[in-house]
Formats: sequence, C-alpha cells, structure tokens
Amino acid sequence: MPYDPSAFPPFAVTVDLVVLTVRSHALCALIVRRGEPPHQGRWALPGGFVLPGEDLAAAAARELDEETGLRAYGTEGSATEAHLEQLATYGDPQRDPRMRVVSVAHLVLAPDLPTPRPGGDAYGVRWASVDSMISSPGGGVRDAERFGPLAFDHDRILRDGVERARSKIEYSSLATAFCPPEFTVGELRRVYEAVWGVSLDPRNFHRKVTGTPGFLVATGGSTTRQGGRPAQLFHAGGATLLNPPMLRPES
Amino acid sequence: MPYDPSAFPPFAVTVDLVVLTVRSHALCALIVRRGEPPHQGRWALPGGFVLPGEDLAAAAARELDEETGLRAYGTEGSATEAHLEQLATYGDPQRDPRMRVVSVAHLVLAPDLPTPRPGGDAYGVRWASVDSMISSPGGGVRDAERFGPLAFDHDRILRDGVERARSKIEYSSLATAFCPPEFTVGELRRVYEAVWGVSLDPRNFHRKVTGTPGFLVATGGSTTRQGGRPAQLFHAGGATLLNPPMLRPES
DNA sequence: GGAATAGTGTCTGTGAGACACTATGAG
DNA sequence: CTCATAGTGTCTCACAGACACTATTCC
Repeated sequence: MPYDPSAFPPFAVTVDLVVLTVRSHALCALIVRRGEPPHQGRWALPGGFVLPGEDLAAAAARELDEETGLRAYGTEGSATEAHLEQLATYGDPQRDPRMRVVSVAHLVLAPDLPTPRPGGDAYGVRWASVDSMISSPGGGVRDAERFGPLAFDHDRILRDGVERARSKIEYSSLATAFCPPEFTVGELRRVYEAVWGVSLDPRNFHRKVTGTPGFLVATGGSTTRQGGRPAQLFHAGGATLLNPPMLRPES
Repeated sequence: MPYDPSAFPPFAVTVDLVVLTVRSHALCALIVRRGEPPHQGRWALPGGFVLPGEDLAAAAARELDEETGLRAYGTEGSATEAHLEQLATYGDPQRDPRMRVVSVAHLVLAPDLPTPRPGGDAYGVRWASVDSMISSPGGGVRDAERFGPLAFDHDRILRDGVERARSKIEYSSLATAFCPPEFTVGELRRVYEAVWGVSLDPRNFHRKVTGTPGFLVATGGSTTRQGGRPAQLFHAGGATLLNPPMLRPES
C-alpha cells in the first residue's frame, strides 16, 4: 500500500444520478441534454464534480437539488422526500475522452414530479421512459421518440440503476418511495407493474401487501381519485425489509 | 455539469479489498498490518492506488495477486479462481488524514488457501476471523485474539462486505466460490453455516441444494475426507441465480 | 342500470422445516 | 459392534397464484 501523499495519480471524481420515477404507467428517468462537447447535443444522466471537502452522498444530493429541487435522504427520509443510495462506481480509463474520470453513480427514487426546472448549464432536462432509452428484454423499441444511446457509459449506468430498482422493490419497502406521502394499494400496485413491466392480480396483491407486517399503515382516510369504490389511504410503515418479500412473476 | 478538463478538484483513487474465505468453520478475512503512518501497526484491509490507465476491477485484481497470488475473475472464473465484484465506494473527506482519498472497495470470495505470502510493503498479512474484528449481532467477542478496530474506515467496509456476502449466497450460487473445485454437499453446507453463523439441517439442506436446477453437477467421484459414509463430489453448475433461493433462517 | 375499482373468501400446488429412517464408511 | 456422515421419505404449515364473489362509488 504505497501511500505517498505528494505523488499520486490524479483523478477527477464525479457523481452521476439515475433518478427514477413512475409517470403514466411507465418507469421514467431524468436526463439532461449536453450543452458542450464531448457528446454535445446527446442526452446524458445528470451529474457533476464532487467538491473538495464534500462527501459523495452530499455531492449527489446537491446535484439532485440543483437539477430538480428535490431533497434526498439516504436512509429514512420523510415521505415527501426522495430515496438516495449509492449505486456503483465506473472508472474505465476511456470512459471520458478528455481525462481520467471516476464516477460514483447514485440511484434516486422519487414520486411523480412536475417537469423539472432546468438549472445549471444543461440546456434541457426532462423525464424519458426507460424503454425509450434502453431496449428492454422482449419489449424493445416503441413507436415513440428515442433518447438513446446516452452519452459516455450512461446507458450502462442507467441499466444498472433500473435493475437495482427492480430487484430492490422485491425484498424492501422501497416501492413506496415512488408514491406520494399517502397512497392507495392500487397506486402501489401500479408502481410495481410499471417498474417490473408486468401485470399483477389486484386481489392477491392487495391481500399480500396489507398482510406484510410493517409495510403499510392505514391513515384512516380514503380517496376515489382512481375512480370506482373509494380506497383506503396508507403511508409507508416502518419496515424497510419485507418479510415475506414481494416476488417478481416468472423469475 | 461544468466539466473543465484543466481545473478539477484533485483526488486520489484507491481500491480496498475485502477478501473472504472459510477456514475451520469460521468466516475469515485477509488483513495486513500497516508498516507506516497513519495507523502504523494497526491492521487494515489490503489495497492500493489505482494506476493511470488501469480499470478499477483490474486494479483490484492486481492488488489481490500482489498480496495473495490469487487470480480473480469478475464474472465467471474457472472453479479454482476467486470471485471478484465491486462492493461500494467510500469517500468521506476525513477518511484519510493526509489527503482526499476515494476508495472503491471490492469483494473477493476465495476457497481456503494457505497463509498468504507477504508481499508489497505491508510487513504482515494473515487471515483473521470476521468475529475477531467486528462484533457480530448476538455473538460478539470471543476469547481469542482481536484485530480490530481496523485502520481508517475499514471496519465499516469489512462489515459491508460481509453483509453483501451473507445476502448474496442466499439467491446466487456464490457459496461455491468458497469451495475447492470439487466439493461435497456437506462441505457446501458448512460454508453456509460459517458465513451465516447458524446450523442448518443436513437432510433438508441436501434435498434443497441438489434439487435446485443448475446449482450442482455431480462429477461421478466420491470422497470420504469428512469421515462417515462416502459423499458424492460436485462442481458448480452453470446457474448463477438460484431458483428457489436458499433462505437464511429466522430472517 | 353499467362500468370501474376495492376488498374478501376459498381452493390448490409448491416448498420449507421437522424429523424418522436407511446407507456406508472408519475404528 | 459404535460412531459419524450421507442420503431418502413423509408429514405439516405457510404462502403464492387462480378466481368467484361482494362492496361502493360515478356515470
């Protein structure tokens, strides 16, 4: 371990963000259009340099706030705030043509938000469905506009983030991070359906999700915003690990 | 995303290794004694600088080879080689008192090995049981020698690596990475017992593990090295994801 | 009334865990 | 023989998935 404080290979360290939400039955990610080379005009994940003296998670939260105005909490944010966790680190020597950049990607799960206000030097920022950027297995390209391939290795980072979200909602209560503070069982089910890209039986889903201890807590209120019979409102319970877990069909 | 190739905050990037194996019914990790300040004389995880032009995984594999002579393969190594995967990245500004160091930790799972040959500038390298370094829940300190707390934030990194290994052997075939190329069901069971710190029913374990498709392939041979009735020898099958998964008791 | 969503009851198959029992070696 | 480990059979309980049925709103 030849630490030498004065002679070390110089690196730039950045954070990149995979910000996911569910909009109109589709899993969507936040992307920005690059205003300068390389990859000028291409879409990319939001991100930026880690500042001296700034922790990695703090840098990710700051970039998130700058791009979307969202506040993030790493572990147990109150229900209106987004979930943030570290995803993985990407350090291929060739991933940025200008210099050696190591990027610590973070995953953010947020409830549906208005189209974000542009900020920083990216001259476009928007939501795009994950399917319009990465080809999903069996699904593939839709008729709609396409935004891929993303700049740098961001396709890969996005895929890894989506796969992490898909597997984490199986055994944790993270799916509630996609929901507003109060939500119905049907809304939670539509989150699972959008993230996994499947259809779930509403009756079995209801029985299962209300039977898992600590997952959901009834607020007493009810809503009819989905049409039909009024549904109970819930907020996320204290449990973070689900037992038994939700199982993805035909896994 | 204000990329400016010439003016960026300077960082040092290192890799740290959580190398795990199972020795005499205990989960053990590789540690080195630090030969220089800070934390001189304390035990630490092996690791070192990422070289210019070197990928992160390549740096981890190089450090592993330098410390132990082990070859690592990230995805599908042949059975004698170790499994290597990225764990997480640690970038607290205060984690190294000398400079800003971001460390990309990697997890290595290896079969039992002879005590490694010392190499590099660490003047001691050895296996130590995980319990002798981090207090396990309910278990705690044993009568034996203790090696913690480790230098820097390595206690935290070690805990994260152990937790990753404990959860990954549930739903993947990674437990075979702790075994020699050919192994018996009983040896595989002792891996699970050591990593999880539990006792498993040998009969149910046998039925379950041989019934999971793609997990184990019989070689035709048998051995009596554990005493008792000769046991069939197996090697790892092609499956990487177990379906159904192995379940940790009282989770 | 019909359409839509919420929520309950019930059956069936699968698999986990408990544990009796048999098999085959070493000493 | 005894002891140790390997391996099989069988029972029970829990839960996932299929699906009939009822409940409550809006039109």
